[in-house]
Amino acid sequence: MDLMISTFKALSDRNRLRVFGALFEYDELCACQIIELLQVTGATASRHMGVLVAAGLVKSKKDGRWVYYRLNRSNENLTGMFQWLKAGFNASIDIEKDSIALKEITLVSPVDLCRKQRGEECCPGK
Amino acid sequence: MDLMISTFKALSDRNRLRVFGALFEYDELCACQIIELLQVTGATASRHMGVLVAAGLVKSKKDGRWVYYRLNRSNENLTGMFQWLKAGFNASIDIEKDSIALKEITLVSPVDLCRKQRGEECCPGK
DNA sequence: TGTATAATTAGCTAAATAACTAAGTATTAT
DNA sequence: ATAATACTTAGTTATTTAGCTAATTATACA
Repeated sequence: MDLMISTFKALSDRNRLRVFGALFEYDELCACQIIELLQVTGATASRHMGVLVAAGLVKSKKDGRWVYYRLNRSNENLTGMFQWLKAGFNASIDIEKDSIALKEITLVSPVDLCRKQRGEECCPGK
Repeated sequence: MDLMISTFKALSDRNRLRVFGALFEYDELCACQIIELLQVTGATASRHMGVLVAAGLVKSKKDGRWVYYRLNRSNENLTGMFQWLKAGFNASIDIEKDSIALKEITLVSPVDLCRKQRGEECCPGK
């Protein structure tokens, strides 16, 4: 039952649900893209992702300094939950708004996104 | 999305999950039976049931001084969630323990159960 | 080798929540 | 009518949690 509780706890936060919706759409996102989507500090985003990973809902992959996240589709017990979530997201206006924001976010590379996040010009010359 | 969040929040508490498991098995339970199962005060049980009802997961029916609860199976959006929960409960040792306790609890009538709860002998003469 | 940087961890604060006791409400029984 | 009773609501306290800033870790680059 602890597993069920941690699953529900992980999913009962708005920002974490938004990340989940984004990962349904984009398959893989890096930490800086999640920061940009949620408009929170890196620390906050990191902690949220930690909760999702600890609950086994999301997988993380480290690549140098970068960390990429994707849904953990290998856990069979979760497929039913994933379906239920996806159906819910399809009827969600919040997710729709995020979807529009994500189009912008994924337009530039993570490198340029991080540059922007630390206050530098994104793409000098443009 | 608020609806999803309230659903997850309602289900991310151990005691509420236990009630849910019990309602899968017993279809209908009165407040005093839930109090007995959870071993909490009436006030605490009442608030937990309030959360489940507010989230649309459970229906309550008042009959005189008594209140009966059952799962809200009329909401189609929840059937997937209910299935997922049921599968989870089937593999849960906690629910198994509750199941044994519930056998005892439902053996006596709610009237006798309440008598016991206020410290009187349950069935004088027995 | 030292500096910059992406992400995480530690420590703090404010808000949410689960538990309790006590008071209140609605219904039944005497 | 009065008392008892099944449940709910109000008010309090302790715990959890989401957010922040600051410090730390691990990696890349000059």
